[in-house]
Amino acid sequence: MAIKRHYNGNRILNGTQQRITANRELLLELIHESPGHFDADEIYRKAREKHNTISLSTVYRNLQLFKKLGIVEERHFSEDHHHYEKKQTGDHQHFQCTRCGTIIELSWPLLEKSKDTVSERYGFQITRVEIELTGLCFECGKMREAGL
Amino acid sequence: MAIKRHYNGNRILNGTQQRITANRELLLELIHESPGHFDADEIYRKAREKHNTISLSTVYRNLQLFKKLGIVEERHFSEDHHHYEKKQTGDHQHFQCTRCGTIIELSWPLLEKSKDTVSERYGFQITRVEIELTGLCFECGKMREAGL
DNA sequence: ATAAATGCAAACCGTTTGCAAGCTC
DNA sequence: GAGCTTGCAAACGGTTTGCATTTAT
Repeated sequence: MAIKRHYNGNRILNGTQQRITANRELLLELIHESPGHFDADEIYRKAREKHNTISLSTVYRNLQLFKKLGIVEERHFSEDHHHYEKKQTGDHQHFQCTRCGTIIELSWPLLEKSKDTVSERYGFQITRVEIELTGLCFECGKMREAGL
Repeated sequence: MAIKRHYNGNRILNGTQQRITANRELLLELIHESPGHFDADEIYRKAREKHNTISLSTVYRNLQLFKKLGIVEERHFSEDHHHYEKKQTGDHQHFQCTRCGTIIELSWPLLEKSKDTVSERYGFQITRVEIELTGLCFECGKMREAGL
């Protein structure tokens, strides 16, 4: 019942034996549609809506595969389950509001300059910088001031 | 068999009904002895060495309590279980080596200036900044160069 | 005496895994 | 046919919880 497809000529990773299946195509599509972070269950639920036979273990197995292939990254926030996001090109900075929970991506000023200083000072080779800000967003700040 | 003590006058939190017990005193002591991050099991094992009747659930329950009281904070690294650390006064920055796993605390240059810029630009009230660097530490960088 | 704290074992829940069946090439 | 992929159900492992007992006030 799954759509029959012609999969050759389109391997996920050159030189490996991984195949592009309908499940994988769907998962990749859902991941690319996801604006920010997502978790396994979210992807699973969305996948079920479109392709009602996929199983949760397939989602997990493929997320692991995608992680290994560098397509997604695992991130660890305050909750008790894994979160993923599309692999960022390099550094990554966001702000999370403690009141409404919104996550806003941003760019950290003076990042390159600070990185250089740290590399030099400590002798590190820095491959990735994660900056996570916490506080009140503009709207919630206003609400707070208004006593709401 | 646990040491009998006079616990009054030393409440964890004034005005609550929480009691200071031998278990709690021991746990707090172990936490304050811990240099950096720790997890529940680590604390449990250390506690067992000194006070051989404490149970893992007591450790968990107290870590939750300490979290609520603001004594420790939960942090989420790449592993699958919770990590804790003593509550930091404010911001927190560290570097983790992808090769040897060492975590090195550091201070991020131009932090205040960058924070001010972000606050202004986005209208955020920033209460906490977490910066997590990943890469190779000095020693591992050397090893890498040497082809080891 | 009363309410909080504890140990134990069982429950929980997100994630992983073994296995047999189904696909892709 | 060989080997990768999948669904299912069972296993796993860290964390939480119910309950009867102990302890602090």
